[in-house]
Amino acid sequence: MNYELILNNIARHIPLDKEETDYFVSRITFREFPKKALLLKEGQVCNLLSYVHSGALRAYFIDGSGKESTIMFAVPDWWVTDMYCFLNGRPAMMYIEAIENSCIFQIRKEDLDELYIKVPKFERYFRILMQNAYTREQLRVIENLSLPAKERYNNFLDKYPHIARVVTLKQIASYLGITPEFLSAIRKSK
Amino acid sequence: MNYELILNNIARHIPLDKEETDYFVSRITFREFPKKALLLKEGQVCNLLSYVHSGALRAYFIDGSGKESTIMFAVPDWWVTDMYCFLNGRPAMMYIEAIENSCIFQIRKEDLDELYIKVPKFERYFRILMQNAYTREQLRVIENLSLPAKERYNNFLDKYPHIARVVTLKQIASYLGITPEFLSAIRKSK
DNA sequence: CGTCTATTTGAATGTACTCAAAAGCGGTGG
DNA sequence: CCACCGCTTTTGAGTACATTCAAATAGACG
Repeated sequence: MNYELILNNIARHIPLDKEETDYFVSRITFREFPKKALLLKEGQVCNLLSYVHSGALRAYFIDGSGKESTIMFAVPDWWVTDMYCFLNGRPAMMYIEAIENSCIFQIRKEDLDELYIKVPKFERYFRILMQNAYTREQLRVIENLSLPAKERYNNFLDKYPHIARVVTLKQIASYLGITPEFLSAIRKSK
Repeated sequence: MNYELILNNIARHIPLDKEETDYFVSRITFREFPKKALLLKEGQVCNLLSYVHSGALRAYFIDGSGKESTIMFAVPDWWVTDMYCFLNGRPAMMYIEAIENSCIFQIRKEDLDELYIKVPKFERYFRILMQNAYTREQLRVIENLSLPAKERYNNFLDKYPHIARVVTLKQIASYLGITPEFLSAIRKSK
């Protein structure tokens, strides 16, 4: 198994010695998911935090009326889970699917909690991750509130060009909170 | 000074001994802000993280066309800052104002960074805070994407009844991402 | 090649905005 | 204590942004 990517990610934030590294590696498991596979389904227990080594995932939510909203795309070197349910031991509210064949590392909640105790440095690592996730979501809220769909689409293309290449327009539309038909109209008007 | 509220908040997540408590207390400063005072202005350096002991704050953003979007309201026992700029040492993108006479504790970024080193338990404390902030923002994104304004307004009233009592309708509208006129229409139609 | 899904097109509709103005409300000074 | 000022909230008409529904077209995959 190739741990280079994930260990480098960690090394950018905290230094780990050999023993700590080994312990961490012993707590994560590797899985491959073919395109279209579901990693998580609404209602399931969500006790896994996933790291994308390669491929791409999409987290989405289906509301009462059946409308799908994309919460996030996860590309290589990203962590993803239904964080609220993962942290609070609640049944998942969201779906997570592979939008490409994907190689994923996963850690279980109980192992993560133990990791915090055995190697407290990981508190810092995940604090930083959570800070980044928080500020990213906040920026997205601001964008959603203050920009019309067309500019949100342009921003999306600028910010995530690699994702835009991989996903369908329908999925982008559901990330932006508009219908595929309207996104199509936006694209035509450019 | 009355540190009970803030120390209790911390105690709910991590245990501190006397020495650690004293050190923390020595790093925070107390300030009062009268209603309408600005704690932070766009463009200013944002090197303070604020905790609301009493009163209420509002963080907002003004876009290119002059439109104001409320990012968050902070009521007693909440932490608030322009997190992105605080963490990255960038000039502030947002404004933070007191919407009531408010008592605030503040910690400077450098002191916080030192606190993490001297009392690593605070890594855990702020990790948990950041997790909660992240999942809250994510929930808000989902709501904004999937619900019409009327339901977002009802949710807001349910979730933050105490805030709804304190702020103007204009401020609520700007939190929901709609115009005051439209919020007024929504209210009439109830 | 045929089937399934993604994307586009267009018409009709609904949701939310702009602008202008009136009404309500709170504070302040005479 | 009243009159006035400034700001919030409401109202209404006209408009723009975004959706729904139905159907045509284009692409992807077995």
